[in-house]
Amino acid sequence: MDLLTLNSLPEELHNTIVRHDLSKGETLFRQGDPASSFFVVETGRIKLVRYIGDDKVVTFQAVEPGNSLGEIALFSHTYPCSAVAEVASQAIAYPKEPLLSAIRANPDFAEDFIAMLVQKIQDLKLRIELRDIRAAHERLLRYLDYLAQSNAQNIISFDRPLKEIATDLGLTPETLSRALARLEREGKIARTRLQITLQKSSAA
Amino acid sequence: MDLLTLNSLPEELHNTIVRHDLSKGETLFRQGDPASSFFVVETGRIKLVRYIGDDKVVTFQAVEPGNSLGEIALFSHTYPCSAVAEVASQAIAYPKEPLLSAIRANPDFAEDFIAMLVQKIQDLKLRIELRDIRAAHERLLRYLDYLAQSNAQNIISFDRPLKEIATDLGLTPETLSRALARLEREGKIARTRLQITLQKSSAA
DNA sequence: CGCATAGTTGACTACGCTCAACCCTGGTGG
DNA sequence: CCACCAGGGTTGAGCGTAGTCAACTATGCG
Repeated sequence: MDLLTLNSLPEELHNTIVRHDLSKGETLFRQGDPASSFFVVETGRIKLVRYIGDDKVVTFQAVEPGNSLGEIALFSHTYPCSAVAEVASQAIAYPKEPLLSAIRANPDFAEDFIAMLVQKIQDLKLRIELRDIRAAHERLLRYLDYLAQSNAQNIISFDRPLKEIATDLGLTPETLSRALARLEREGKIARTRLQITLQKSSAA
Repeated sequence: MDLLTLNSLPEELHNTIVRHDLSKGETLFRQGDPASSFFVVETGRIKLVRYIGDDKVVTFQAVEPGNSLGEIALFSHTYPCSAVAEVASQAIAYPKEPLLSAIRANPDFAEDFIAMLVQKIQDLKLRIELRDIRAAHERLLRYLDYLAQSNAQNIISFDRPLKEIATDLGLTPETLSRALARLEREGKIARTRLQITLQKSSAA
């Protein structure tokens, strides 16, 4: 999940990577651009958007620091979506050819890279699982459960506005607000500001 | 996406794989089981289900022939979900250790394996994109567009009941039926049985 | 010729979205 | 120190649409 922590990152890659500084709203790459690099977000938040039909836009989950985007670049000629910085962000570009060579030359790195991809698959599956829960309060509870168990504690502190949590969850801010209120009313959570305490772990 | 077509499959793996024959409803592995193998579905259809809380069940997309499941096994001690055959199915198990060794020893195979994982990530993203379209008829149309362009033709023939298409799309059969009727009424598609013709490509 | 299952259609319900008003907080300037 | 303002957050009213339940039709198989 986090390429930055890979201890097997081959030295020869260090010379090939390029650091990108993006201001808010700036585009890292555009849908249809030639796919040249794989990226890892260092700071900020970069969202992936796809244009379908004439004017429809779909935003995937934004990519947070430590996570990657554009892995498709390794095996495709063009990017299937655009990447736009939601806030000022920094990203590291790993050009395709040197990266592939490094993977071929270095089994440890290959294994770590595969592990990262597998982790990403798990993350995406989790997201799909969440979206399949229709009731807002249940979806939220499941999301909180997940956050709690990845932090191994019952307290969750959000570091960004609820607005954005809402879009992550595929809900409107109003619905999220009501869902939070409902969980609180039902005694499932307690909260103070952006800090939430799970009252009873309903995790499996 | 399709490990079976990998031309780089190392010979030494051939001796380690195990073929599983599953009758309808039989379980390939259970949530929490020690993760021992990665699987590729040969025939049939295997669904992944996760039990959350006490009794809630979430079904991911069922895995079709040529696709893989349990890639998490390579880097985890247990399976995070169960795999159940929806219909009589065959799957090939690739035990973890030999598979990892083969990846390390064989760069071509490693690259193909990575390509498959990346393809899987794309598939999952597409699924998320679909789920973010709320209106049933629009979601369906987008799904049909996608199928059409991967077949490079405007005619789509379903090889399985609409019921299952519906759950794939995250809809009930009734809603899917109405969505199909609506698209037909609006002249966006024509249909005869399980064959559907897109009238106007709204693909980007 | 039934029987089982898939598909369709209708009536009703439920819940999330939309729009709008209001509250509350934090920052700025008089 | 307080008045004001902007933004996020909350709450309310109304609407639309997908889900649910149920009835009915169509299809395929014994």
